[in-house]
Amino acid sequence: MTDLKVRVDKKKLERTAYVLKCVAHPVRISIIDLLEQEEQLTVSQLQEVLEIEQSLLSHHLTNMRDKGLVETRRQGKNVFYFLTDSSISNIIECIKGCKSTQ
Amino acid sequence: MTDLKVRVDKKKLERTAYVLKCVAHPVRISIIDLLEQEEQLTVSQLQEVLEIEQSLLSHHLTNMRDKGLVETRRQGKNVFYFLTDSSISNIIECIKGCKSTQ
DNA sequence: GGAATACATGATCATTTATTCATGTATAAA
DNA sequence: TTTATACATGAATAAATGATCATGTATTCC
Repeated sequence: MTDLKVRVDKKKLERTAYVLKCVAHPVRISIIDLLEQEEQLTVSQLQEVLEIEQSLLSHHLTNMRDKGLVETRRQGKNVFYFLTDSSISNIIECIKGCKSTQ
Repeated sequence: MTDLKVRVDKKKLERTAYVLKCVAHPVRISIIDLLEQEEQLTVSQLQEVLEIEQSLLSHHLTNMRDKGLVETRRQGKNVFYFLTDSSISNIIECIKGCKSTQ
């Protein structure tokens, strides 16, 4: 017990929580799931599947972008969103397999 | 594009977000990390390592318990906390390994 | 250049979450 | 049976997050 300690330093801990918090929303999890299937999608395409208001979706996407979860590429009128790191989707697999979510 | 859809049903999506939200906090991530090292720990033991107020820690633990992340076992004056499913720590590994958190 | 399409942003309000403080309860020990 | 220890709970407040609405900007097409 004596030398028990948290094995993650404070900065990393905070960053991890910060990113996790962003993942922790039904809409944003859905976006990750969709971008895992499609590589890149426009806002309109996402909107069509998710059936939420354009501005709300845009806020979610901006949020995810700020946290580094997704990146964008403009092509004409469209903006494509794609996952920065596809390994993010492991989280979802991970959670889905967890007792707590069954 | 036509038959693109979210591969997780709404209920599961919400449950997943709910649990993830609980994980997404520096203190609670720390608790998970500690319980991965020690199997079971009392509130006092956790408090000693985490150096936070007893009542705050208790609130966090109750929160985690409500979401099914931890369970408890009383032994005399002490209450031991332990992870319901140790695979929860995969999530943290997962996030820690992600570009977004580096 | 002006309209239309695709997306972003900012303000506002409601809700949720985090922290603190004071107090309550269970067990054990004197 | 009082006292101490270990932990939980509730109320209050502060801060973060989520949703909506109105408006702004970039690009294309006419």
